[in-house]
Amino acid sequence: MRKHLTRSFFNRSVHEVAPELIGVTLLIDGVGGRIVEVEAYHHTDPAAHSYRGQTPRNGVMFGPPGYVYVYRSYGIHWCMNFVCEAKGSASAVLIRAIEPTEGLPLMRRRRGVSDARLLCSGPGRLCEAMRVTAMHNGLALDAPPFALFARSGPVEIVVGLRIGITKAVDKPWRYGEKDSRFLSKPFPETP
DNA sequence: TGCCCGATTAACT
DNA sequence: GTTAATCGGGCAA
Repeated sequence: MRKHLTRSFFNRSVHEVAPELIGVTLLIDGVGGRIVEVEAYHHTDPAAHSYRGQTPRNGVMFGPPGYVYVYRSYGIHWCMNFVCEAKGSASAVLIRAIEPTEGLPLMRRRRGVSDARLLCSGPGRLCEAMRVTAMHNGLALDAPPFALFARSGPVEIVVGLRIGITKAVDKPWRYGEKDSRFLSKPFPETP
């Protein structure tokens, strides 16, 4: 039987939690798969939404850990984060890619594509496939419709620079599963 | 009040 | 490789 993760899993440094999320299974209403790519955002980080203080949009980031922060990206897409660290530290992990394992027919229909590699490989794509919207903002991660399950075995993790940002671009706070075919972008070779 | 721009994606050339 | 789509947050005035 798979082991459920609880909110306490997130009550640690965002830089500790982020790599440990790789290989964790995330389901929403039974649909989803293994997390294979994330990025960490800390409140002292100029690229973080919380950097300039609390606003109506980022309010959930300033709440307790183990909750979901959803925001609209480019006025078009939704992006999903998991809040970390103690209440008020305003740090979160952006979920960037998932390897689909549960509910593929539903995700194909929602996304309008058949290639499994295009279902959840990107923060906007996975929210469309799992139907994440503003109504999920502020929900707890250890209660329905969410379910998180611990890794079932060891995972090889690679680290790199975050994608799509213009501030603090030098921080190596992107984490992924080595050689996964479901990353939003490959990690640069590390020979 | 107005203006700029973004933790993106898909469809172009 | 380049660009349109599309809109609310954040900041200047």
